[in-house]
Amino acid sequence: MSAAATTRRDIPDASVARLPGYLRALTALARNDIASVSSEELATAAGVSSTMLRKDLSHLGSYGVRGVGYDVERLASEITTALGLTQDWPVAIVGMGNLGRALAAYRGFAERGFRVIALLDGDPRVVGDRVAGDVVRPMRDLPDLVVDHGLAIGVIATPSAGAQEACDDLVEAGVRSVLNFAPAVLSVPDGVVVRTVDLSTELQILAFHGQRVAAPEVVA
Amino acid sequence: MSAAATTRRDIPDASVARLPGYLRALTALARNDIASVSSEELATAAGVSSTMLRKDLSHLGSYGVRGVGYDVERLASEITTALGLTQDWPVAIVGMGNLGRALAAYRGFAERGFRVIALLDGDPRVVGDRVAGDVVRPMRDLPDLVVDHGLAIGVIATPSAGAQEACDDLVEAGVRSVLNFAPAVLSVPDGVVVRTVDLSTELQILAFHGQRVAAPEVVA
DNA sequence: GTGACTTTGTGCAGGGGTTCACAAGAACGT
DNA sequence: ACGTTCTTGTGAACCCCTGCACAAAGTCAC
Repeated sequence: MSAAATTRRDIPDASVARLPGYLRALTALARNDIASVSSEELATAAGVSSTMLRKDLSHLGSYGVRGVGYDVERLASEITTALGLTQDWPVAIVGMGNLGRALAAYRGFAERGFRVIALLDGDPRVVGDRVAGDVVRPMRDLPDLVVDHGLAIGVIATPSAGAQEACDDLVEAGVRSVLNFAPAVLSVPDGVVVRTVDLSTELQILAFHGQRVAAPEVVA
Repeated sequence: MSAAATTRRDIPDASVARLPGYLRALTALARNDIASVSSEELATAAGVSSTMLRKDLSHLGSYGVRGVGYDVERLASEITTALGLTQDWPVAIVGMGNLGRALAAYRGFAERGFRVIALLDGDPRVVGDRVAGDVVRPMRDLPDLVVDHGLAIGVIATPSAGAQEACDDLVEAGVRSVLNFAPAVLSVPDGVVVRTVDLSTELQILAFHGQRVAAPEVVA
């Protein structure tokens, strides 16, 4: 049982990044009791081209029926499996500033199998506070969370100055997936995956495109 | 003065997306009174390869000195200009739920020239509330904000059900750059740029990579 | 002034991802 | 049973991006 029960491994990164979008669109269809969907319709709902959708799905296997389309439930199930969402993923949020508190109060996690099992902060003055009904815990609780509760994903919502330290604590405790909201470059050992989401970066990219339209210019 | 005073237009998207990172690293260097930096050092600080950094910068022009490196202040200034950050960018946040309130309280915007000039919500029961010292305004105020205050960027922090409507209101008022935090695909006319940041999507991508290491497998 | 050294800027090759075009396969009407 | 129609799955072309290798250009020591 080494390579049999596993999902396919050769899915391109760009494709993986789009699968959640497809899953979301499929879930919406299922809520409206729609049983079957064509690649064209699903692609429109997910905001991509139908060719790209089909190529992405082909990496998972052939789950469509030619001339008909895709079974909504079936395809949702396949994508769920491919993404590894059949199991629950325990999540811890580090850093109880404005953003951390907002994330702690956000209800959207549980919908998709992500369970926030702990809120932490490195500042002793914050530890013990109640946030969204939970008590804020100290960083030294991390190893136990990994061992006892299978903590797998850490969300960093600290100021950028403390992000690397928080990341190091997570990694040392055994967490191998990190979602970083601090505007900082985190260095981690091989095998640890970090995704950084930075508000300022996004706004600056928008500013670049904004000035392009603000100063229109013809080619010749 | 049509094509002269404008910055270069042929910067690849992938390159533009990295410029904010370079700018952040340069700002940190300037804070430490470092006047000059090599591509190798700056690349490390920004988490990219030195070759890629130099290629990215070459799209802006030749602002380095061979054998020496880059002048920190000068390069920061050039990137600032290229991104269009010499001017202030008025921002409005739509949707005063948990995330919207956290964004409103976030202090990181002003640091980089983004000024939050209004908080809005479509729900009359929320309009008039005080959030982070500002009064929440109704959506119908949008056109005036664009005309009177040059509102250019809209941040959508509504539930996904209301995201498209909020987006339509923004676009109709004249906003052409949108940062969307709702898990939804927004359709907009040509000339409007939307960037979507979705927590669930990010977590699901991490889950995919997490299961890869959870079920290790050798090639042969 | 000259040679050794350092670092930038870039032509070129390689790879990954997207799009195109079309073959393969399934349902349906007659 | 057969042709028409529809839709998926995929080989191939194309394009953008990244990494390599190296020439160009500057500094420094003497």
